[in-house]
Amino acid sequence: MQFGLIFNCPKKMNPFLEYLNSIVPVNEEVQMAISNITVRRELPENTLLFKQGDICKEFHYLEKGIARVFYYKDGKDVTAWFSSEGQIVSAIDSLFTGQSSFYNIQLAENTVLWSLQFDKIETVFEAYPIVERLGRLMITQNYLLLDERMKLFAFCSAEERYEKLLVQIPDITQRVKLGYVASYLGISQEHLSRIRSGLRK
Amino acid sequence: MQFGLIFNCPKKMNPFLEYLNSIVPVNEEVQMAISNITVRRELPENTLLFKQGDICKEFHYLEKGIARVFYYKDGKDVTAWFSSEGQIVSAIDSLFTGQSSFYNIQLAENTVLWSLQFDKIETVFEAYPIVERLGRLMITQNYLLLDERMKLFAFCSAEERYEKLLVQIPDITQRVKLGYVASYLGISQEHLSRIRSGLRK
DNA sequence: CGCCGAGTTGAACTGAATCAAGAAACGTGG
DNA sequence: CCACGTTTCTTGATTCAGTTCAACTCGGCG
Repeated sequence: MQFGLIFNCPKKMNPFLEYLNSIVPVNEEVQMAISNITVRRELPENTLLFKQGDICKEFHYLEKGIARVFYYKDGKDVTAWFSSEGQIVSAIDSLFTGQSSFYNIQLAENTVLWSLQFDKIETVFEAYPIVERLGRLMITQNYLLLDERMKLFAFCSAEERYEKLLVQIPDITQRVKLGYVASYLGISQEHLSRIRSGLRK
Repeated sequence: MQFGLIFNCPKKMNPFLEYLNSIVPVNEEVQMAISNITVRRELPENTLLFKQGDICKEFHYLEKGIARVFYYKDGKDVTAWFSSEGQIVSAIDSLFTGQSSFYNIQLAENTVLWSLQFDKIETVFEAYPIVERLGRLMITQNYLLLDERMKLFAFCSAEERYEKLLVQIPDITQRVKLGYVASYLGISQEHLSRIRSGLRK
């Protein structure tokens, strides 16, 4: 116990580097190179981190808080994705193509995040091939998440989709508005409300 | 005209290399390395290229024909993806994770394809970082395709989804059974049949 | 010719959307 | 600290897209 305290207290690692390391272990030198192009930021609820139509040149690791990726469909706000603590968020359609993005990103809580400029990481890609691999594995991970979500739509009823979301982010309905959750699930807010009142019994 | 014939006939480039080059131009040496681990195959209609539960270690470029990625949901055959000429097909969930796959792959026509063993390409990744980038861009391309499909489900009615599929593969209903197309669109065969008879008028 | 698989059509049913109204929660100024 | 307006959530009634089950048609083929 005492030892635990001694070892844990003084050095607080950049949690974004920890995240990267969990994907591909990288050596000290590369860690330094990445650390140098990483910025920690604390941002308040409702910050619009990224706006539709812009070209996205950075991605973010969430240390704390929750981000919502959304777009407008016939003027209505539709949620495409939630990212919470320990996850990455970005306008990935733009980031990896250089085209303007379809998505907005909004912070749904006071948030602590680590941002990484993509044009700077490109230079690290050149210098350290291992980082190229990191990019490949990151996009792969995102692909698999999207694949899961696709299967969920193909397979499951609205109620099942809601239940699976609750497994991922149990307190989601306390953290973001119900309408945002509903559009993420692909259903109307009224229907989600009814599902919830059904589950309560 | 005469010149066209003269130049086109004798040298037929590996079209899979052309495809790779369109993603990232690679030099002769790397082309050779890839060419050495690529196999051309002609396979008949209904070949089961890959079976659910197996671990997928290769991917395929389709020179001719059409492949169908599918799974079983409550014993019923459900199409997850169609790939046709000029596209890649693989059990991508397994290929990039090493886990067993959820998907089957079936050839819906007599098909010419170029197959590439993934464990062999890994060694090329080590030797040539550019190929690592190729992998990253390929998975990125697939991510964006899946993103499109996801949007289609979130956005569009069954009829709109069918119309957009017809833009991609206009003769799809002549090439595969109607039920396969229906499950890809996430609707019943009967409903697709009704949509089609509606469009005819 | 008769069968068989694929596609179509009809009728009843269901999950979920929409529209409309009411209840709760929330924030702000007095 | 309460009264008010605003926003969010719930509930009810109606409508609609799409499903299911069952019967029928059509074309190919042994």
